[in-house]
Amino acid sequence: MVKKKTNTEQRIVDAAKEVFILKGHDGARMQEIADTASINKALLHYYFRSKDKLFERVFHEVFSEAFSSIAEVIGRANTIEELIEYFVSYYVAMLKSKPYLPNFILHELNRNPFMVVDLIKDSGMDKSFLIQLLVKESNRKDIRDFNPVHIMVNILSLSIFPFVAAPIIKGFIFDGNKVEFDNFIDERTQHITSFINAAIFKNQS
Amino acid sequence: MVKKKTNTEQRIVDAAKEVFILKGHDGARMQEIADTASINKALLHYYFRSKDKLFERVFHEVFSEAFSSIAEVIGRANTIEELIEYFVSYYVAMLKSKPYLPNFILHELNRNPFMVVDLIKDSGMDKSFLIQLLVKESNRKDIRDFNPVHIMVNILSLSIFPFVAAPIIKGFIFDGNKVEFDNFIDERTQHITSFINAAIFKNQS
DNA sequence: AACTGGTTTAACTAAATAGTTAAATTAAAT
DNA sequence: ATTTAATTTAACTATTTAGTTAAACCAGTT
Repeated sequence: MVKKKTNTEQRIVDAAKEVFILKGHDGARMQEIADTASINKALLHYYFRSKDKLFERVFHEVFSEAFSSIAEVIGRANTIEELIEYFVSYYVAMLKSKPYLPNFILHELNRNPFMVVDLIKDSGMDKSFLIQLLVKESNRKDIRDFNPVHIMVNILSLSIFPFVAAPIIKGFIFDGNKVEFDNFIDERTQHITSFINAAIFKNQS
Repeated sequence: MVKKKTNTEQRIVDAAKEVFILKGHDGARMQEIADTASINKALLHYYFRSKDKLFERVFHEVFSEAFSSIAEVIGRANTIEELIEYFVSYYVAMLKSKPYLPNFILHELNRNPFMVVDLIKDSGMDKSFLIQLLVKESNRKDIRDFNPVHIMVNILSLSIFPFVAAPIIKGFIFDGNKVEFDNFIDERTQHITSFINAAIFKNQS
């Protein structure tokens, strides 16, 4: 055979991703991962020596789905308007296609906070650039006097939280109506940007 | 003896709460719960027949910590200003003393979405009252034209998300400095209310 | 044809873990 | 003093699960 390797290996990682996301690290079973990948447990351990090694691989892949492009997206911003627009539109669009990301990462954040924070620090996100931009922009005359750190946390909260709490919003607010919920998510980018802009800019009528 | 029961029973529930919150349902061990409560496993099963029964009890207690008073708090609001102020100040203060609540409930929300949503529906939170208030208020001339559902989700997001992502904010933004983080949380109520007010009210300079 | 490495089969080990059991102990209530 | 219920001790069962092993199989490669 030779070089089905890449194929099978990725099939295992994909299956593991599916199961780990659904059941969490502790709830996931190696047998279920093997079944999902349509292979046997022996081969699973042939590729990944242990559950932890496999989980680590999965986590790194999922993590980079969430953080790989964000540094670059943020780096393009020259004004706070651009920062808000780029950040929100990128994140909401990304989470719309990968809604499992926040819960998976937040769950691991509980199990292993330092590891996750270290990964974020290594992700290339330039904190000082961000702070610098926000501080500079907060001196503009047309902008209200808010603490830039709170503004940053607000942008994150408004973009990410609806996905974290999706089942509640869908179930409680929209009575389980998927169409209405999807519609709500579709409106979200536009709403957040105008909501934040209304908050931070003076004299907008 | 007679009626140390209440005592021991609550000690078990408290220990279980601690362990379940730290390790999650699947990561928690009955032995560790027994150790934490300073009793033995036999007694643990004497009080609670199974892990699931114990977890259910813990979850209901934790859940009502989060949702028991909120209906009443919201019910007192006559205007959107009051709604924002009451809701944010209540929630941020509560989460400051019980920062584990969101992650615990959100984790169970993944394992068991319908159960959690049903509990919320039964919690006495009056959705139609809320909608009614928000819709009525959104007709005010001094208020910008936003979809009330988004406003409600924004209030929730801004209040709750910082606690969900606390390790990231503390670790990444504040470089692990606990004092700065606590200070950030202390500013939060005030910031959120003025941020939201700035967003929804017209002509505020 | 012999070799190689991916793959299967199937039985196995070792450890962890939820839950059980039964007998002994303790201390309060009658 | 006897009874009763809470509690401990300690050994036990049954099950689940991660991980192993060894032999056989299969399909390209040399």
